[in-house]
Amino acid sequence: MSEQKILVIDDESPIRKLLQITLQSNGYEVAEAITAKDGLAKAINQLPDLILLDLGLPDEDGHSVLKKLRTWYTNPVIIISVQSSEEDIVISLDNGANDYLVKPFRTGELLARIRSALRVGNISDENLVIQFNNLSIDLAARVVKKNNSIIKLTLTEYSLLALFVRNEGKVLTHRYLLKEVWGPGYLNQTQYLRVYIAQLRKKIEDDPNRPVHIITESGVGYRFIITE
Amino acid sequence: MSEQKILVIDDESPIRKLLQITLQSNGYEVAEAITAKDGLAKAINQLPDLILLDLGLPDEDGHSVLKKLRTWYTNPVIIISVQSSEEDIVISLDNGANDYLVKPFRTGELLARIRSALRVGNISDENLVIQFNNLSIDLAARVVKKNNSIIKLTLTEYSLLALFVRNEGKVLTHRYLLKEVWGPGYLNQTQYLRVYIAQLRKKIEDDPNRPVHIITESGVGYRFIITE
DNA sequence: ATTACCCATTATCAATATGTAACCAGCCTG
DNA sequence: CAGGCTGGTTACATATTGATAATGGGTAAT
Repeated sequence: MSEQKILVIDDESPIRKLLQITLQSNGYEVAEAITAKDGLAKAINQLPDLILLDLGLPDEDGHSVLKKLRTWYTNPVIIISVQSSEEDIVISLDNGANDYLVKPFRTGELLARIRSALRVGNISDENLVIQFNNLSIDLAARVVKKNNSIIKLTLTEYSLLALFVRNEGKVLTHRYLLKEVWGPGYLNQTQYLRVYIAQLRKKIEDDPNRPVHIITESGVGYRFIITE
Repeated sequence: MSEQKILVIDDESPIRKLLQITLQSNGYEVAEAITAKDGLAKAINQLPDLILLDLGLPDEDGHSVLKKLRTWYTNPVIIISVQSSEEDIVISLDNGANDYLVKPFRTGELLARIRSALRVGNISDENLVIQFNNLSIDLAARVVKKNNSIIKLTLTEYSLLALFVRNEGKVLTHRYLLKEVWGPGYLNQTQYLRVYIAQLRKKIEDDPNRPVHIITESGVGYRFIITE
């Protein structure tokens, strides 16, 4: 998933600074606007995933800004305001705000409320899938496919393969592989490796007798190669 | 639109009375539950449009109740709690609560936040019906059909199935499934899992001895597959 | 009070993964 | 060619993990 963009519309410079730092350090892209007019323009041009709107803008009443936004903007809008009166809260929510936070707010809570608002409508994020030749490996889902059908790998086989994939192109020594998959107490059980390398090759190579992905580096270890 | 139903789960009698009167006089139908267990049961039977959940229930931790609800319940959940700590708020929102109000609350604000939550919830209430083979699963309505006749699933079975459907294709580890469905205290009760997987298979697979949807990943967990 | 049902729990049997060893095949070196 | 490396293959006992049926406690509906 690419970075999500949040538009901050607030005339108080310290608040904007705080929000910018907080949001950016949490992986959001931040756009800023100081006035209502600027805010509405930036909302149109940049189509942010979420808008943080201060009710107390200098050039226009916040409620009016929210109503204008809601004529076309469907993503979440969270109000941030010094006003804690019930009237302001009720009006804002009924005008289509998704949430209302009173300044000063706790940044942890703000971030949680942003996550909550963004969650709605967000389906599942795609996993990183490595694909090459007739193989596809989805590390997050723990799924390996060959010619589009799922291959069953045992725990040990999968650990080995995942190690290889994450270190594609590098030579992995016997000792390293044994330490990572079996643990530090198995450093000289190279025999285990031979057995499991053979099983992996049987499952993922087209011709296990002439492997193109899991290459033997005699006397050293093995290397995993992604051929295009 | 017909009357919308709200389920109040709270053990304090005065609060329930207050909420009942307030909500009913604003056109909502109200159901009540005093304990976590009762609340979960009523949520299943009545499928309310929104749930108001008190975190401080006598029989079970509120965060745990919310997580159990969220394994299958997709409508808005608003937390009402005397706890105002940032930690409780952040955990609740990240567990899928739509909003968090601190007791004592202002009824006007509560009503506005309910309207807001219902508005958003209805927008995102898209086609959550998954259909494949001779099965159809409607997550929102909590209905599972096989060959067009409704299958009865227990709470636990449905939680499991809903988890699988939302993570189709991925391997779900034993630990993850146990944590989500039974809670973090059951992480090594893998035998529960086996029992319930068997029951689910009996109900949804054509041939439970040769499952095609719920696939065992030996030593790791299970995977749910939608076959076309 | 009776019934039905869900759930947690246990016992038992079956399937699968793992560690291990025996054996085989090149390959280098003398 | 013999002998010692290194790596590959196969088979199998054991240990681990999984499937299934059955039990009893608890609870809600009738």
